[in-house]
Amino acid sequence: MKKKATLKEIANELGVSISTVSKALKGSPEISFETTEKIKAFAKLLHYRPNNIALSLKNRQTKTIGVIIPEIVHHFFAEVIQGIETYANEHGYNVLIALSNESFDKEVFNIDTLASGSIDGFILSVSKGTLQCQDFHHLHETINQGMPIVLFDRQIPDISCDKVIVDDYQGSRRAVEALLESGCKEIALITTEDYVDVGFKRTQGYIEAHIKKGMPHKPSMVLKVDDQFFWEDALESLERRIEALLRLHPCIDGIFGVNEVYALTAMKVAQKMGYIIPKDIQVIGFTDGVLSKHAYPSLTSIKQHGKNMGREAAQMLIQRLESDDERPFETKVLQTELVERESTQLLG
Amino acid sequence: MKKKATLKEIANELGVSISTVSKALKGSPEISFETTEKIKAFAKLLHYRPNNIALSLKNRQTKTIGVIIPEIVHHFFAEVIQGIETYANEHGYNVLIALSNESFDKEVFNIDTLASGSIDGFILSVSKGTLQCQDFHHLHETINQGMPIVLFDRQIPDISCDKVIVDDYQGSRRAVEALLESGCKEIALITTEDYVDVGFKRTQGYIEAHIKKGMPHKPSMVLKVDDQFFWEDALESLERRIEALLRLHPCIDGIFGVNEVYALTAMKVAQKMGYIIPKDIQVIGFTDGVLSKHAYPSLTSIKQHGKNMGREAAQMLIQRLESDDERPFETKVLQTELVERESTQLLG
DNA sequence: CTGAAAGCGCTAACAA
DNA sequence: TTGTTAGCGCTTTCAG
Repeated sequence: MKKKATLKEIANELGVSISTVSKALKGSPEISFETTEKIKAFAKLLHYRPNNIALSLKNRQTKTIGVIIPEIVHHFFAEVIQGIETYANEHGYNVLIALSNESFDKEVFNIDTLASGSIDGFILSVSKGTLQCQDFHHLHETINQGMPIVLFDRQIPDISCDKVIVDDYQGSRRAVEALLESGCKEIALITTEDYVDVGFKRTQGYIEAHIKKGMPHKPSMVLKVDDQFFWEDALESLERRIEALLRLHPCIDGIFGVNEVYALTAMKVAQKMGYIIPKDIQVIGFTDGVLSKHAYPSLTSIKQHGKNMGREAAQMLIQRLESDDERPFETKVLQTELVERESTQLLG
Repeated sequence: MKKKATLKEIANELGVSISTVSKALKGSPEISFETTEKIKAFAKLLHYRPNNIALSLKNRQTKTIGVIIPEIVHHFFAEVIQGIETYANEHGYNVLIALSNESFDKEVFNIDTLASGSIDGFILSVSKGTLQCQDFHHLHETINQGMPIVLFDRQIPDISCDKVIVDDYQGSRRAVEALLESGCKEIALITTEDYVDVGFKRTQGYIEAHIKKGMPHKPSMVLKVDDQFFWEDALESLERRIEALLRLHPCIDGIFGVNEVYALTAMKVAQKMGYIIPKDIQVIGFTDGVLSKHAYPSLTSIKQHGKNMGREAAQMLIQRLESDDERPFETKVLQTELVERESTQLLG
């Protein structure tokens, strides 16, 4: 590897001082036209590129914000990132992304690395690992150290920072109510274990919807899936469990999956078993992403507006970054939207 | 925003020198047990965190590698990133991701920002914007500046760096041959405009397969789609064009889509028109991702082994980073694999 | 065992 | 118009 050119080198070669070079390179009127030209030409020759790192050392800010997400394959996270990027770029900030892969250790590692100089603040969604071990010291440290954090999507208790979340509870209630209103009598729920906050809230919404409509809900129609559905054979096991559920309750005429994959898999299994969607069984998912759109039949779902979430998060962070007064921390709750597609006949 | 604690502050408060603090904090035997303990305790109190930025200024390396991808919603890119991460982490490197959103300007901006101090080298897949304007100055500059780049997936000519690509040509030929062998007579191709390198190569493979099997291929059965299929209504227009194609050629009994979305959309349209997959029409896609797996029927496809690609890329980059001798640049060509699912009956 | 000083690349206040 | 100098946070000789 060649080494990078520096101001010093240019200065030495040209027999001028470092500051002259610095000024010339940024077109300061202090420097004569001739010198400026000469320096610029030489710098180009050497492929000089200023070292921002040195700059941020001086400025004590980097104008970049760090985003840590649990998993990159989720369309939802991708959307959030787009939202963050758009807002951040508009406001002169760059965005750097790192992955925790749902692992606590990796989350800690990434935060440590980025927190120490590379960025001005974080936007993050905690990993499942962190949720499980309930260890939030890294977040507290970061905040104490004076680096603001905005949490999105997955929430954790007792942490003093801004948050932006989606109204999982009402979104889920809305979905189930729609199903009930369109005539479903027996709605299965496919959800996560309760330690995943959003799964828990969506489960609550399912239950509440039943209560509100005066319908009984059978716990045996709730399937709680443990985690990591996308890792290899986990998908098969999910399929088997759904199939078992459908066999156990042939009366099922509606399915609500708390995420795309759950809903989609359920739909697929049902189709394989001979059910016609949406005639025999109507299906709704949560998190509106590519899968829903491209499914056949396409999947009705509760859209989370990931981009908005990203925008909001970025806005909250940048605001905090650029003001000195310590405003109290806020929690923004975003509403969801029911996007109707082919897997339901809600108005039927 | 609170300001961050520094060695200097700790030193001042404790009435010792900066270097003592530095040494104590990293457990140097030079410092007495007592002092070390005292300093460590105080540092913790202040939530001290070393500033890596200052460190990399000294070391002139950051131990992190930058990845720039055109688009985050693609499962393939996500897989590549996982591959990169795994290998990089195993070798003591951190990974930072930035998005170009298929835009030339954003690609240039990101490269400039990261190249100037934040990272040691790049792994990147060029944006469509860059491919279109054919302006590669930013890459050349980066390389000249002494920062190694590994290009993956999308290729560009005349650039001196390591590359890792997938054998698009033979993968595509393989897919079409399989279709022909299983009895298809009229295979439609849904591909991109030719300026996208991989689209072009896959189109070539399609043609070659026909030639090799002594089958005629009709240019009218090739649908070249322009770009950005995932941006909102572009999907609808894609659907319309596929429908038109199928109506124009009722004889079509096989479809090869050069990416997941093309293949999937084709399958969906065909199903809507009453065709039974795979009985009436067999479908194969390229790039094996989540969509293929979750589709109904699930989609047979040419798997690209994104993780391997990531691993290879990371390996090439790190090797170059850690050796001084200038080895000639390599291009690794990865083979694809045909993953058979429900949308074909290749052995029928 | 502890400290002073130099230096990483850069900027900016100040001097010449 | 140009140069000198100090300093951003840190490590690392080298002295004390």
